[in-house]
Amino acid sequence: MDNGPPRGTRDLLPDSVARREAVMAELAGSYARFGFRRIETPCIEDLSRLSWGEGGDNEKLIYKILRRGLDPVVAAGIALGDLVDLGLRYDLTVPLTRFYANNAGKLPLPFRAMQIGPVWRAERPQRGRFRQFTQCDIDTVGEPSVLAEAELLEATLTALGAIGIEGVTVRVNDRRLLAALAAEVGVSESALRAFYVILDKLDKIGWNGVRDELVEQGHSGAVGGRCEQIVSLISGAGSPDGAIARAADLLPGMAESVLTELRETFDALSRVGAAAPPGALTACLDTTVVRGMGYYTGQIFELAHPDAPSAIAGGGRYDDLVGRSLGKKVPACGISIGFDRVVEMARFAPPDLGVALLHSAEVPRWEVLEMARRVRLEGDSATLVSRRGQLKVQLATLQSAGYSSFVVVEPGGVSERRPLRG
RNA sequence: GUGGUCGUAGCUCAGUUGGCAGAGCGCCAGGUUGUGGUCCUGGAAGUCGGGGGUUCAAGUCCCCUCGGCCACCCCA
Repeated sequence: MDNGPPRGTRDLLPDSVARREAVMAELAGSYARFGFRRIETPCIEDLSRLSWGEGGDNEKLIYKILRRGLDPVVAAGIALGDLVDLGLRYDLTVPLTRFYANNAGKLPLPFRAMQIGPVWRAERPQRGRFRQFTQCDIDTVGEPSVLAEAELLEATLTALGAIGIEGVTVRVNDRRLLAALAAEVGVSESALRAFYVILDKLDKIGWNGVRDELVEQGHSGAVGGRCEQIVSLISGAGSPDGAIARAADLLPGMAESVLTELRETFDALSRVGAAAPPGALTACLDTTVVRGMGYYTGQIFELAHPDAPSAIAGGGRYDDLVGRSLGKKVPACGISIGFDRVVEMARFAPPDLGVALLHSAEVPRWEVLEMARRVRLEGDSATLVSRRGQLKVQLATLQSAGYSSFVVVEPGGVSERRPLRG
């Protein structure tokens, strides 16, 4: 009998949970100091809300839930839509927009939300990639200016710093810049999505691969070449400001406001970097950052770290998403930390398990319980441990398990409470 | 969803052309020690991921299936 959890999910042992809780508390504490308030939404949502047509692939990844009360045997030819009506959320952003639309009247403007919770995607699992995983999300709803982006990035970098993660690279791009690039090289509106996906793969397949795939998609050979020319010139500028200046020259179709906002974001990042330890933060304009979710409308971000194989955080502006639920356009922006990807990288002090009360079987049980009670009344943790084997071996085991002190209770009496030391 | 690769004790892994299921560590017991990982002796423990097939005989060969890892796809 296989007692393992379902594929792509994990059991978490006490030490893992202790680490996760401690890291989570640090992140949440950091976010709270920026004014983000924690909310919770259900794990399930109406399927129609989760699969509103954005990205056919994403819909396939949703875990769908059968309607209640179906007959044990369903008729042949019945449509899937008649069998399922709910689904497990695949991110925290879509539920947030429903939450906001439902509660807008009780929320301040702008509303800064923090969410920490599990999401599900029915992907093929790999290391660092699960079917159930945890996101740490912060979002600002109702702030149209780039103040939201600057604040979200600073909060995320501060939170990562609080758990000891430094040397982060912030890759910034803008969906409007991407659209201007596509227009400039002659990619039609309908081919936009596929064009973005190919561009996103540049760091994996190189320019040769990008050109090949563009041709495969039916673009002329000139598209790839022109694309490479523009992207290389921008990324070769050496500084974000230089990159923005070149982007302005090369992509005349882009609105001035896009450039201004990018400058503001980089200015904010450089100020954050100046206040942080040297090397803790680098930022660049990377015109190949795309982000998978289709709902982004403005600046988009991906945070990379040399120790992480893939992005540790990502996000961006999604000004049209709340409007789908609320019926009235409300600007919004958010960033999500991939909790499962940063938790192992985080600085972590194991919790103190307190006092181990080593008792032999000869000691009356009530006496041991009484002792433990007294320890707990003093505010410490106490755990009853049966005395067995060699004392020195048992003490060493307890020490490495996380206990900080011990008491030996024997029929002859009770020892002093002594510290366990390495 | 597609392709590759692996799956033997709690853990890390050996296991030859198919021929009695193994080691180290850990765990348990006893001795030594007697308030800090000593040493010695002994012990428990595996339907060899699961199912089917070939064979006198399968951990080993074949098929299916489940799971891990890797590359796609996509993403945090």
